[in-house]
Amino acid sequence: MTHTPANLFATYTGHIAAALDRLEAAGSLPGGLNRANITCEPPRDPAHGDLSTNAAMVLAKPAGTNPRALAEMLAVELRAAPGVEAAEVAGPGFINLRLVDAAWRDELRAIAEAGDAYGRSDMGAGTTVNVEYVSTNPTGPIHMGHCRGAVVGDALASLLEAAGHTVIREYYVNDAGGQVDVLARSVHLRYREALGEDVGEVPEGLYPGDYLVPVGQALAQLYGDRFVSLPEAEWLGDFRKASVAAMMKIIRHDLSLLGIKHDVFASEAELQAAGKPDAAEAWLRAHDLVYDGVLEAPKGKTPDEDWEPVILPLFRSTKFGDDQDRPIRKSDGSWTYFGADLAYHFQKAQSADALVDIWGADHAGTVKRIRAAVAALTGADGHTAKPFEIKIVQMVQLMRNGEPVKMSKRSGNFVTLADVVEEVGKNVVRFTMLTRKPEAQMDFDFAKVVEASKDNPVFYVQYCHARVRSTLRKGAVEGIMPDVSAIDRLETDELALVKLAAQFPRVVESAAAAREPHRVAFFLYDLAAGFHAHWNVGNDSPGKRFIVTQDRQLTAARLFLVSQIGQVIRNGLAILGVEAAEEL
RNA sequence: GCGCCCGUAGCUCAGCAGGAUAGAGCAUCAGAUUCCUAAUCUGGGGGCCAUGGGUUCGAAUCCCGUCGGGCGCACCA
Repeated sequence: MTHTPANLFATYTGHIAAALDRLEAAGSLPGGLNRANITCEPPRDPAHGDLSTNAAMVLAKPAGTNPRALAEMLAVELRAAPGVEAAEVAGPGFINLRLVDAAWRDELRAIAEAGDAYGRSDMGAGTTVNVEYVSTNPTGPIHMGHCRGAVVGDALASLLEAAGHTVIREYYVNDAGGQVDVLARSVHLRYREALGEDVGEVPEGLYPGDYLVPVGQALAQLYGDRFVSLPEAEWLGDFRKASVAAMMKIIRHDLSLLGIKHDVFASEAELQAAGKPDAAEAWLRAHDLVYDGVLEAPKGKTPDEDWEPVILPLFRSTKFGDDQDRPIRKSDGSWTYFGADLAYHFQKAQSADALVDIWGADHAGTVKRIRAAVAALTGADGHTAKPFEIKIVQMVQLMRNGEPVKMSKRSGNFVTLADVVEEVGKNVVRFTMLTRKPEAQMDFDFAKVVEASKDNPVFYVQYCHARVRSTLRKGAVEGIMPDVSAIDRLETDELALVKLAAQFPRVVESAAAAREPHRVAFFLYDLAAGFHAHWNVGNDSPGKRFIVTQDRQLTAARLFLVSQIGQVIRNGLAILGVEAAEEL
């Protein structure tokens, strides 16, 4: 296991706990109080100090005292904690701590010692999390509607790794359903076309996309004309397999453009061939969680006229909070999507300590049933159910000239991920998707994004890193290298940058716990802003520039600071999967 | 009709598991480059945090209602 550096905020949370222990031992505070809501955070206004705790306000009521009085007692204890220069009670009962400069110099050293590992945490304790994301149907290239889930899932996976989890990145390939028949027929058409037949317009109901042309050509090369006039049953199976393989190749390529690589591609067809859904059904029937029953009529606004009650095997998802029980097989005996999906999630649950699924909002309606299934399958017989979270990523509304674009693979009308990445680059796409919380809808106007890509905040952060590198290059030209032994020369305004950077480990932990990678992106933006601001101080005051050739020792100290700011930017960008630029 | 998500500056969005005077970018106005990259910085204007109640020391944040927007409500995937 890699060495995880100490986290300053965790350290002081510990000091606060110790101070409370001493108050308890002295009889000034009742024992057994719930400390779960105590925080140790930087105050919003830096003038208030370096760290702030709400401990007195949280504990005052259960302790039967008032917040200010408790805060005063606690402040006395905290003044004795290492590195604390001042502890003041403020407002309704906050305790603001100011640390000695030496504490921040220590943190600066800690960044350098940890290097690429700075910000990593052992919070996850090595537990395995399976993150399933993308999982688009293998019927064509990835389009922009799927891009957001792909980026968010990938960044979340990296974030969880940084927070000390072992992560499995998984893609569920829906290669068993009826849409693959449609795909295979569409490819068969292209196959006949490749053999010289004039197929005319692609008929309604088949995929019209050009990306199927080469697939048909390849099959023509492989098979010659032997499947041209044979009945569908003779070729459908082979064509399904070949088409899915071709589509997955395209999809993997599209994902690679974004730097996304999955560890596991789980095939629905293989899952079914291995009898997993049958086993799940048998087990669920044995536990009276599947029964043969009548499906309720659809509840939509327009009730279907040709609705007929049928008896199907139903999973008792209502026992777990769903609105109605859900069929796991169709009337022809084949598996519903849900029937196979439940077996898939059960299988996946064996591979990890916790599961996270990233889904598009269009599938939000099925969250309850699959949650119910995982709870049923993993939580029975006295086991506690496997932790399972579904993160819903809201739709990206594609716009063109201010008009919404209706996208579908059937119509062939869609903006592909590859087009966008080619136009604005992987870094812009990724950062754009990561600078908003995933559960809010967003519009994505292709033209606007291309036009505004120069204003993208990703460049602001990358420029910060580029400035760091150019400063170090310039220093090297002057023959001055970063030197840790000189950092006593750093002054308060320079240590302020360390204070900013020192929040990174805390940001990683809280972002991982909340499964919100976008917090890392916003932190990097703030850190870059601090750096840019300090840089410009040097415009008015040449003595504040990082490189002051008359004072080589001071310059060495400042270059050390600069290089560590670059380190933190780099570590953060690595989590987001965005490249740190050497120059812009 | 039901379920889930969202509503914060003119626009795009943050707001760190309830904290102190609600913040950025874009746009707008006024400034800063003989200087390590101005793809930057400094300052101004701009807010009933959709709305009405509730919970408590304290609410943009939690609960309930209303309004507005999105997604879904199949034996599809």
